[in-house]
Amino acid sequence: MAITQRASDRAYQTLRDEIVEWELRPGSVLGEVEQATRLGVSRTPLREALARLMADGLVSPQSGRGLVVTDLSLASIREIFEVRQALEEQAARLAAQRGDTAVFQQLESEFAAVNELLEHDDPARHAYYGLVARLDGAIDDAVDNSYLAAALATLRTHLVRVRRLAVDDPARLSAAAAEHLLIVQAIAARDAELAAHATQVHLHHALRNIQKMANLHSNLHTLVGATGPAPKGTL
Amino acid sequence: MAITQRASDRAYQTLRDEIVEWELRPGSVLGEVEQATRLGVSRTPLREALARLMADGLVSPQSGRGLVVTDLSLASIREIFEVRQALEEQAARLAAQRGDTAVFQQLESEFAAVNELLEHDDPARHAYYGLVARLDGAIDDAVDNSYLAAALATLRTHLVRVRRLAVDDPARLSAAAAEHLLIVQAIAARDAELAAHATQVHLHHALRNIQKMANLHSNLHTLVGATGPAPKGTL
DNA sequence: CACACCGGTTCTGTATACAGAATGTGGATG
DNA sequence: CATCCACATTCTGTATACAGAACCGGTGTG
Repeated sequence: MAITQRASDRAYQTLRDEIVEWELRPGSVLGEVEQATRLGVSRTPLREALARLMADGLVSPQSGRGLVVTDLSLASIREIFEVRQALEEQAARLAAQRGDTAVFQQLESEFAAVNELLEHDDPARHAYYGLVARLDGAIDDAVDNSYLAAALATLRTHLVRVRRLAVDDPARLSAAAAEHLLIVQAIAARDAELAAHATQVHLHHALRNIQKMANLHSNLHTLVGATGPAPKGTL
Repeated sequence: MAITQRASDRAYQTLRDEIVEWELRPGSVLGEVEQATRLGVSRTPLREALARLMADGLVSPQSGRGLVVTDLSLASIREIFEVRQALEEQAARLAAQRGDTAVFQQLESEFAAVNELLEHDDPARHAYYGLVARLDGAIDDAVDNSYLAAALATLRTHLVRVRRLAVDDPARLSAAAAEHLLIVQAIAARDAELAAHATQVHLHHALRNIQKMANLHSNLHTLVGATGPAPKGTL
């Protein structure tokens, strides 16, 4: 809760949110002067923001001049999930070994009662995703590994982008909650291997659901390329 | 092979090398004007370089004003290896599934003959580490996952820093080469699970060797805190 | 003698000005 | 009519100037 946020931070967060929320679509060219005037900052802090976005992998340098918003194809989603499998399995395993049992028992009861959350007609599912975010935070705290936490943080940014692309249906959310419940139970019971395996199961289903929805839309091209400014990228 | 490198790139690479090579020691305060004048660039590109170093986790903001070179304690080395176990196991597994067999058979023969490399009295072991780097590159190419490659790249930066801290003894290098040989053989044979397990074995021994050497030096504090400008960090 | 306040100094954060390079367009020529 | 060259526009990369804030020293007072 910074009292006065720096202009570069504001520019970074704004651009990051706009990219993650698909307001800036893949292939959009981010000119420095253009974005600087739009966001009301000078070019210097804006360049710093763009550098951070590049480090996150949300924008990438176009041939020669200009940065463009990174593409997010089904293939890159698969790539993200391959990293996610590795990191979240390790995180779950370590959390089971090191976590505070009480914290995860509390989360366990909340995930057991998650159907009440899902019944409330909250189109964005804020309550549910908030609970998942608290689970992620609890795992990060339990693992106590800044390198792992940093890698997971950048990964989660991309995952929010994926989530905004393919909204989960209620049936999937209910199933996902059950999978999360098993993960939390395993961590609370300090069963590292079960936690690792349950995480793999969850990620398997999550990716399969995304691929299924992509097939429903024939392909992601039509889904994400429907409207908006001309995407000059490969997507 | 950029024809003309940008000043920010030169500043970044120089600072990164100096940190990795322990010329800039943990706790060193990096003032903007000081480093800018020293490297012969203006503050603007230097700030960009510092931002990238921060994203890499090589420097971190000190309380309020100033950036300091990140600490590298035995605990943080263990953290790095926890991430490395997750990412390199996954990389080895995927490389075994997707790799070009011929490429890894070639590397296999080179690792089988690695003792000749180690006999040459090259104190820095450039030939050996070059071979390992080529193995890493071959795995990256085979995996064909930009997110995983990016995560491994930042991790390897920290690992070079660790390597410069604790020079491997010949016995360890010979053993490590044998472990690498098994990994390459497994990938060439498309045995994903063996490649994953062999990677775990290698990382286990590598970390144990570092911990053993750290104990020999009583603790890392005395090892890295022996000379140089006053480290104001916790190390 | 200790603590607090105040001034000076230095640093970060931001804006702007300038130079070099690349791109795109228009016209001229084959 | 197509192609190539030249010019102009625009953008990135860099330097520098300026403002606000934080730290350090000294000094005064309790």
